[in-house]
Amino acid sequence: MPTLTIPIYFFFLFSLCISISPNTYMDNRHHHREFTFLSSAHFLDHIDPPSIKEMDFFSTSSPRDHKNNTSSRDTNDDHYQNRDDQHDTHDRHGSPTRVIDHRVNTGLNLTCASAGVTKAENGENPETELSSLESELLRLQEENNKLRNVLDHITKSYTQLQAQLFIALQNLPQNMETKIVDPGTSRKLDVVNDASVSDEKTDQDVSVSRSNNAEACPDAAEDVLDRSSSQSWGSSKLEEQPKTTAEQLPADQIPLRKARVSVRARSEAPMISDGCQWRKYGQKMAKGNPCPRAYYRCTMAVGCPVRKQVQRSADDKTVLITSYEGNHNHPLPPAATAMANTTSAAAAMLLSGSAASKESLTNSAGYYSSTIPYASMATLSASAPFPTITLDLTQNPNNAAMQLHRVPPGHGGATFPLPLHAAASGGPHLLGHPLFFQQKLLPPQALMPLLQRQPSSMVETVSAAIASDPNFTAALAAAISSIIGVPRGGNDGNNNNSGSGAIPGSPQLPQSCTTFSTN
DNA sequence: CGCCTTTGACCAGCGC
DNA sequence: GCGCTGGTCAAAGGCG
Repeated sequence: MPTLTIPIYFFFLFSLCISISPNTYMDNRHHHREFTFLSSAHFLDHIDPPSIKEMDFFSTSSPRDHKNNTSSRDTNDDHYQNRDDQHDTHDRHGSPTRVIDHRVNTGLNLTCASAGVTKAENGENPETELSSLESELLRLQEENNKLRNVLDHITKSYTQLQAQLFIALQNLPQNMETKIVDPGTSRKLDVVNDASVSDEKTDQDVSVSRSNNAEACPDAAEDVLDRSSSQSWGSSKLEEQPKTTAEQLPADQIPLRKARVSVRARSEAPMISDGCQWRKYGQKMAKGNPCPRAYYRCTMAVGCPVRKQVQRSADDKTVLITSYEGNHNHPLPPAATAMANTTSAAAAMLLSGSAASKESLTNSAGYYSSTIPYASMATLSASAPFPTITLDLTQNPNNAAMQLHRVPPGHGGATFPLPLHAAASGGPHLLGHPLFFQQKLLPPQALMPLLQRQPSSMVETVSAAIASDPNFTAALAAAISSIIGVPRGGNDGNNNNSGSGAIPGSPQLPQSCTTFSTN
């Protein structure tokens, strides 16, 4: 899980900006630029100021040589050029009115610095333009420094998360740890241990370690999840253990073998498209529900442990409840990545809080309360055989957005509130595919047309839903402002790998995230 | 022919 | 121990 958190965080930001209305978040090219820094694999190429190319920019650029200007700019910013058609069209056409926009538009109406100035308006001379470009360069350097600070902050949060995870795991009874992990999962514990070791490293080391883990071991990010979820599908292994193993443990420390991420959405379709290929392997009538429950397994790879259940709500048959278990062991198509991230991260959150004790669950709930702004309630319910985190896309935003269901013996029905709110300290961060976790529950009227669109994609649905929620803008603004301290922009549309397809061997890690460094 | 769905059988966990 | 329930298996049949 730790290896997943930072990438997911940025993935969240990227996803947000993909999802959010262009009018609100993507109306400025600097907005693109800054998040391109974050999202691009060239991040490091641009963060070291000033580069040779930048120097060439000054040495060769003629104030009236728009071709050179364009070329130079493209050299520096080519990674976002294509995503900035509006501005670059001017460039490519050699328009003399190309805007040299000094605004730092965050997309959140947090504008600062000087207003845009055009060459035509100024009738500038070479010295003026040179000065202007120099000032812009300085500004960009400052931005880079600020971005570094942001990275430092995030990395520290990541480190803290690792520490908390390690502490939580240490709270596990030793024998339980031994019994849970079969030989095939020993590597997974190593990952956890690596995470703990990395706590002692510098932020830079942490970052590098994270990246290496993600790249060298595509499943590393899921390994912690696999410890429970994948094993859960091989539950027979666990069940082969002496029954006294669980009985000997305090009720609230019994290892949870399964974590389920349930998505409630309104849909008339028999199944919500989530980008994966599923094969139906069973159907049962569940007690208390006149609608049958269908069982699907992922068929995108042999042996993929991911399965899902689809069932209509007994209360409202327009509500389709899709429950996911397990983690994919194969690359995912772009359309499926977000959902996979969501379920994995949700399970991670759930398990990290439930793997140890009730106390740790409470603690983790408190911790996640700082990371999941819109989750509102954790419920200990006897209605679920194993912990289920429900992402409810059907309810009113004033109601519970996400619920934790956990069934420790003897705790059925107990409920404790989780005052989940946007974290001033961390903002929208870390665990979970924030596209879902960070979202505010949208009004049904906003969701209905989206969810009823057929065929529907869950990713598209939620993205559109987020985009349609004006309150989310304010929440995002507050969250980002709290962690960045200065206005920041949105992204360029690093569209969840949609442009380049799934990341081979790293289906759940945004490619860009493997390039982060705190250097 | 291969893939998929359907559906009854089977198994395990759990409560009484 | 028995029955209920959830989950999975696998044979049979449908479909392109």
